[in-house]
Amino acid sequence: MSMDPQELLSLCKRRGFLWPAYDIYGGLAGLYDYGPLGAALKKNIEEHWRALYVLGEGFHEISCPIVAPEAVFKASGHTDAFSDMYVECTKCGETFRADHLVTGLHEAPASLDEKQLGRLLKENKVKCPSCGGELTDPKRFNLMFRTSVGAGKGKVAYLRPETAQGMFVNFSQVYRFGREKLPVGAVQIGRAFRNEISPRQGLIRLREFSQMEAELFLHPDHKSWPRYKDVKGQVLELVPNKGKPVKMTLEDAVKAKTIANEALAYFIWLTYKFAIDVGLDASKLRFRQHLEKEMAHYAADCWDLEADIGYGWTELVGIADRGSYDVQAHISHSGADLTAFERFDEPKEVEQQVVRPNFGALGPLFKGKAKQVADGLSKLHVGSVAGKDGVTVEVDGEMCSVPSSCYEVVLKKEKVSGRKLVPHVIEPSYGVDRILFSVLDHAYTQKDDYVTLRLKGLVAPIKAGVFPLMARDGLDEIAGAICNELTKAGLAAYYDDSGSIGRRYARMDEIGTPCCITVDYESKKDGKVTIRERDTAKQLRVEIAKVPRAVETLLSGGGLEPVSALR
RNA sequence: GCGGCUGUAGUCUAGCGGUUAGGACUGAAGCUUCCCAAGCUUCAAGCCCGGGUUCGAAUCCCGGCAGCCGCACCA
Repeated sequence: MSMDPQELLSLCKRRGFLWPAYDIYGGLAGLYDYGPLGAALKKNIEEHWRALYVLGEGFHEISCPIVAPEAVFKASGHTDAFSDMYVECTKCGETFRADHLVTGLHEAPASLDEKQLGRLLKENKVKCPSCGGELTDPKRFNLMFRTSVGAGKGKVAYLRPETAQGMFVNFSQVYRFGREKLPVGAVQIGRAFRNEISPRQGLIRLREFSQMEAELFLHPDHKSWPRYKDVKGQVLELVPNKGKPVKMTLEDAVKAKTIANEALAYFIWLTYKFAIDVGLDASKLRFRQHLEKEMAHYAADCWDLEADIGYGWTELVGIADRGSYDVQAHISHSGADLTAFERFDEPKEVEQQVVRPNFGALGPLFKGKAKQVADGLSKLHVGSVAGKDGVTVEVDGEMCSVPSSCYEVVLKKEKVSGRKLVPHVIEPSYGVDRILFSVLDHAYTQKDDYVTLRLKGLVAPIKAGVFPLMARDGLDEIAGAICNELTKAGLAAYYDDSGSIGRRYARMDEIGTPCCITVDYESKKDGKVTIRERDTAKQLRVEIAKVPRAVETLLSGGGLEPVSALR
């Protein structure tokens, strides 16, 4: 536990990072507005993520709709949550699947709605299996927001509960765009929605939130990434689901099977780099492997980046090897061919024995059904035909006896130049709002009553404060001009001439502005201004013309030393 | 969703059936050659919403909403 989250939330509200949404109407739990500083911070975090994944790793960024038809979530398994109805014991509080309690009392419990289930439970006087207490009426958990598209009854649709599905369903497009090579990656930054039962803890559990997700599609036998070799010697602290926390290199972790494969290891590393870059405190971060029971049944491996913040250890990022589950699910449900083609080094001649129907004999015998019988014959294994006088083939539920004169077993030669394969997926999934809140939490420092947000230059919403020591005698004009120059250089600057100079510094410190520029009476004589570094309160005189470069230098880290070396 | 606690300016808070609802910080305007929330003057801003009890409610009761803490949930 690092600090009281309420204090941080107060600051956020006071200074324009965050506001409870729709506050004048009493608000709505689980929704927050980002104020100007919060929106800027969020943008900076997202921008850096984009720089790493899109520019750095060559992932393809796409942007899919938030509303999606029901079929998508039937395939993904998300609608399964709707069929789960729960009852709670009024005495001991334990919860049970309602359909499980009526097994044996009804032929198809899963088909019942909550009223029918409730009646069935009452009629049969079903009590709590563990303590015998009274049960509540069945309730369904509905974690997706449901809506309908179009007029009248419309078509059932949902707000996406994650951005990932948009990338899975677009695999073929992304694959083709990437010139039909594996691995290929897609990313998406966007909003997702979950109708949480009880959202709490500020930005940690929202009903509408932002995700940055990447889907890396890989060859199932080659789960690596080109840059793995550059980072494999890096050491990370890992909390595996078996044994004690360990400090080891990525290479050792993969060799020891602590991390399932090289690609997963690489993106764990990239996640760590991202976290440090945006200013999270390394001593308050850990990678925790999902427990066996926590992991989805199809997942080969899954690691969470957790941060220690005021609420305790909190999941910020999940990095999972999802195998072929998602893509395969969409293949099965949609019938689309979401496969990659693996070309063999040399085309192979494949010889195969197949059953070939003899239409000359089938036609007169089966007339209109001949085609269907032939199809059935083609599907038979050679082994089930060999040495028999005839076989039976099912046509429209009817068994037809087919004499051996109607088919023959032949050797078929085929040239095969490759094979289709369903890609495996490694999914790094980042919760933007949680990351943003953790960045603030880790940046928050307090000395007596003086609060400083030690935000890194990369993410700070405002890069520099610019003040005239006095708002007169032309100092204000010089300061205004400097402010303009900074803005022109793409650096968000904030002009302030109200109150004492100390108060103005304090204002900037509290919102994490990395440096301040002060114009004083000397400036008019020597053309220099004071640049002050937030975290040390140290100052340096620099020429006005060099201010934008000085600020840039300071933002890139390393303090005032490199600034004084500027020429 | 259940149970407990809570709700007063932007923030923190005083109030305990009758107050012009008080303060601190912040904010705004101004004075002050002002480099670390200095000082002074002036100003702005509040009882979560809706019912009820009462001559009278920020205060008591009920409902809603929101927040916190536990339980459950977190696909």
